[in-house]
Amino acid sequence: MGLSYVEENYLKAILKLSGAPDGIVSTNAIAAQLSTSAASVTDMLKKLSDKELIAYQRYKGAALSDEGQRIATTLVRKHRLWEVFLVQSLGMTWDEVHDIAEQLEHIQSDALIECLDDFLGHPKFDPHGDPIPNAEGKYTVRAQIPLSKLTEGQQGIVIGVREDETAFLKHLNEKGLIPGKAIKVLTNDAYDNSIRLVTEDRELHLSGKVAGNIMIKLQ
Amino acid sequence: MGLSYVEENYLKAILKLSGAPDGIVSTNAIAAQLSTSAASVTDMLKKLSDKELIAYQRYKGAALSDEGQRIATTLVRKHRLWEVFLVQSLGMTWDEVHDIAEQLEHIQSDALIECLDDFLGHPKFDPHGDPIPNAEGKYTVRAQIPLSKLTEGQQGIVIGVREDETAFLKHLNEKGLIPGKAIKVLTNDAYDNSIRLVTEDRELHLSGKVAGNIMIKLQ
DNA sequence: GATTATTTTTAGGCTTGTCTAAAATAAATT
DNA sequence: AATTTATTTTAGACAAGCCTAAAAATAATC
Repeated sequence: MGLSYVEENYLKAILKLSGAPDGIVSTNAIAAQLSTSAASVTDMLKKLSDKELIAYQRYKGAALSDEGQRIATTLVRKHRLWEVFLVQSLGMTWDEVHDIAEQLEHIQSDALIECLDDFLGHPKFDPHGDPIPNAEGKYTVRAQIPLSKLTEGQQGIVIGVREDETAFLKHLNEKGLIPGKAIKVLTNDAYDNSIRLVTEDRELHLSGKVAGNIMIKLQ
Repeated sequence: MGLSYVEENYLKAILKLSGAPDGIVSTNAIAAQLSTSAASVTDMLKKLSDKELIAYQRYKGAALSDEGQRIATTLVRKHRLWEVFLVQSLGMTWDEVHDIAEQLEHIQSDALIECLDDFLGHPKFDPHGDPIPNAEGKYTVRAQIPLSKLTEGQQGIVIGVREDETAFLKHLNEKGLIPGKAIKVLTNDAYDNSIRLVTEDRELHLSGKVAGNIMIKLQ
């Protein structure tokens, strides 16, 4: 009945990559996302297609079916709820929770996840600022803009990051740029989008690349 | 480096079965415990022996090495801490948490388990009354006696069960025999050890088999 | 002590998920 | 349009963990 750990990870990867309007994802994109070979991906796409979790045509890529989308969204919900728990209840830092949540999201128990959601008070966003789907798969989108788009004098609050890689989060932690932090832009270099900004306790200089990955809610 | 889910389950099974003074466990006993075939067990015993997690001789059974014992005890620690969390924090019932903890115990993160232990306030016993090993593998033994050994007029507190099977726990739940419950024995049948007892809110009759699986702290 | 019964191991095979190398298809370039 | 390049699939193989059936070792019984 249930899916394997590996099958679940494929569905989650396809959901993450399905940005195009038709939601079609290429074999190579999935292989890169999961650090595996294109041949392995082809094998799994056939299997997921047999189970009607994706629509798949040889050489044409794959897209999630309604059921595949539902399962993948549930995984995202579980992942983000666990992240809230790890940070909010256990006091872990946002840069160390991703890999643990990656394991916890595969725990099989509907009752568990609903009890956890109750315990946490039905949070709408995870510690990285990403929205948490509810039990029906719906979620709130929050008005946010990359830091690199802000201009001189604009103020806002850090609400999350675009890519939650551990190394990157650690880097931000060291600079004190954690969710909830208020910032004000001093300069935005027109050439490379590097940013100078101030927070309550320091002044920072960020490369355009880093600034592009930090999401801000304007104030 | 780390062990697989399956390897971990074998170590835990061997620890659970290693009651004899030499700690030697037979192939068939492990097969029964894990509901698998003796042939599969033999394969795995060779593998665990190569990794020096058990001492194993053909036809002679297996015993945990120091390292094997350490790993298995850590699994027990994780399992029982998660059970405390599920019951105490999430409000689940003691009969529904075993299967979930069986999954959670395999989550790989030393930091996580220490944070969880802190969060829970370093509990010494799980919801079934079993002791929780500390980070060094030591645990408190609690003076306890099976209900079937109590005689007329003796009083005590339910502190746990010997076998934590879901069906059995559900049965006890229905009778209100949960940990912390005070009981007083009315009669203990000399022939079959069936017990009549009273709690604050009712009178119960238990078979010798059921009574032998309920552990009591005398008062 | 010889024979039967039980336990354990070996042999061979299956499934899942992975890989590399080669073949097939699609896309891009001239 | 023909050819080159990139992508994707097929073919064949491997490791982990499981199985059944048969053989080997140990234990129990006569």
